[in-house]
Amino acid sequence: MSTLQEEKLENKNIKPTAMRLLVLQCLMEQNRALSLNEIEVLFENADKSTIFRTLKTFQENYLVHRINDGSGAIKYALCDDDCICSLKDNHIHFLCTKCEKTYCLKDTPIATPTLPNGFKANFANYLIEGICSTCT
Amino acid sequence: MSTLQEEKLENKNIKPTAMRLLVLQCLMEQNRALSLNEIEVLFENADKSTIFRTLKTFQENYLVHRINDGSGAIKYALCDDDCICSLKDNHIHFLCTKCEKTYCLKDTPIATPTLPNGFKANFANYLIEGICSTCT
DNA sequence: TAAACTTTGCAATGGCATTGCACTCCTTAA
DNA sequence: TTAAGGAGTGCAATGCCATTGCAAAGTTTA
Ligand SMILES: [Mn+2]
Ligand SMILES: [Mn+2]
Ligand SMILES: [Zn+2]
Ligand SMILES: [Zn+2]
Repeated sequence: MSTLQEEKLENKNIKPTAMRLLVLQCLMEQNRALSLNEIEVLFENADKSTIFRTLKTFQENYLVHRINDGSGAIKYALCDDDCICSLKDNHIHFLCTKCEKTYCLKDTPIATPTLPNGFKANFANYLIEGICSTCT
Repeated sequence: MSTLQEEKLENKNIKPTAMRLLVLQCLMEQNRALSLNEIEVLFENADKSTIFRTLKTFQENYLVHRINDGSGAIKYALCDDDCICSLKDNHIHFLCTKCEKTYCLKDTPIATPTLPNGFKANFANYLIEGICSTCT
């Protein structure tokens, strides 16, 4: 009998430690991208570098993706089960300038534009800033 | 008789000091977005905080726009003459992961997607990473 | 010419990501 | 069962970059 978190970790070949289960649970509960700081505050007792390395492990195993939303701190959000963080897994991210929360808009696919001659795309980061639905 | 740089500064209501003329010239010669560090190295003798404040003044007067390309350092690029840095002045930026140079793709407009209900866009930052035409 | 304002240079400060190192915990093989 | 090796964690430091306080230098204005 294993929890949902344990299953998710095993599916991505990550050994389930106490810390990892907690961080994963935290990311699952909040339905948005979280910064290292936000996660640290939610635990209070845990060490920041441990959380950092936890998130690094998650990222290396395609459990989370990093989002640079220009807020100064990198945000982390859960990947879909079948995500391999390739160009086609990319999606738009939305930063609310009022509540500072960042959301994955997974249902809003990125239109990949035609680039000038000789330019080749490997990764896209499409960030939109504005006001989110709860802050309207 | 005034130089091109002086004209540009006056058009944006920026008093043309020696430093400002130099930084502007530098941005005009390099046809791409530059970081504070890159500009500082090009001058060698000038002080970093002075360049920082110069760029801040430029930005406040819509002479340059800031670009967060995820490289860790903010890049600065010249605006078009009629730019007021609004949503429709936004354009795609391209970071070459080989030469680390960032380019404005002003001819590649950003398609603004339809956002979920209640979300309102005020600013967009569409960054594409890949290989540029000279590094191919 | 002197006061007022602007620009510049230098030296902090502060935030965040990242890492070295030692300690603890867990797994494994004799 | 136990000792050795490896993985995970906590703490303290480091490094990079943006930003600011303050005083000196330069410029404008009355
Ligand atoms: Mn996302
Ligand atoms: Mn640009
Ligand atoms: Zn909001
Ligand atoms: Zn290149």
